[in-house]
Amino acid sequence: MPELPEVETTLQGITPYIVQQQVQRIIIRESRLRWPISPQLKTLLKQQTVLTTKRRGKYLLLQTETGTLLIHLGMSGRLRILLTKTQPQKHDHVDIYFSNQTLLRYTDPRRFGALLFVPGHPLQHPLLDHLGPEPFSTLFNPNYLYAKANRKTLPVKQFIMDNTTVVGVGNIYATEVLFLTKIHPCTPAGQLNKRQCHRLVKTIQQVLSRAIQAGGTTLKDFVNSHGKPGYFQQHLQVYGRGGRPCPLCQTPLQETRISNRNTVYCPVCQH
DNA sequence: CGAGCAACCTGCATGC
DNA sequence: TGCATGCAGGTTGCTC
Repeated sequence: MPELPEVETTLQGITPYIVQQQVQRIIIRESRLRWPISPQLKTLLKQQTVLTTKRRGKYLLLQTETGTLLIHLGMSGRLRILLTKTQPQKHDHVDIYFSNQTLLRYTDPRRFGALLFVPGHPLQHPLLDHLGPEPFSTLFNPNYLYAKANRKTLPVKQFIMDNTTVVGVGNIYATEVLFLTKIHPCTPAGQLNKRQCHRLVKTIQQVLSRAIQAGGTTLKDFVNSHGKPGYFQQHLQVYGRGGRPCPLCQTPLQETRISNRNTVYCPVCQH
């Protein structure tokens, strides 16, 4: 489910319900996530008030007086705001009850996600400290990207999906961005010229912000924190459309695997 | 150091 | 209908 737009949509959805609210009760039904949820999580979080909510890459950060709850949704994770009496279903692993009768529920069939409480400043945590710039920050600019790509031989698709290059570009949006910029996904990163880096920065920002505006992309089952789906999938040009005609030139879209991820591109439009 | 890829899981589509 | 296979939105942490 989640790339950056889905995480951002989730953040915006849950924030009004939990900011300034105190955690009253935590129920952990399944602690075997990406990393086992620490037995101390309950103790550390109970009675804490959520002061602010943030996003760093695809991590959600709920900051309290003493630290930060880091939440990652992995491949299939989801957070919803519910009424307190809602019965848990299969894969509803964690419930956090707040003082205003709100229930924040974490659901994750594949259990690739994570929940951990980090005392103190979370940006120094090993999971966050190596991350590259946010796509909408001024640090992410054409000169930066060009310098970062210098002499690298890995395919540009892998390069822009690398969290140390820029955060938040997953498989769907990387595929789309490369189609829109007409760059072949296998192009060695070091061969990108300045103009292409400029287009990449601009297009990454454009695609991500449009996807956020559309409420994210619903593939199988993504719904936001209120149960509404996203609508960006209607704007997808090539992702999931291998073999079908290119929207620009009608040539059949080709499929390949880059770093074990499915990749769709137009062999004529993308160079 | 970088590159490549196995691993963590369940659900679903497909093919026999 | 049942079973095996392969694939899926992410990221870490091995080995080479």
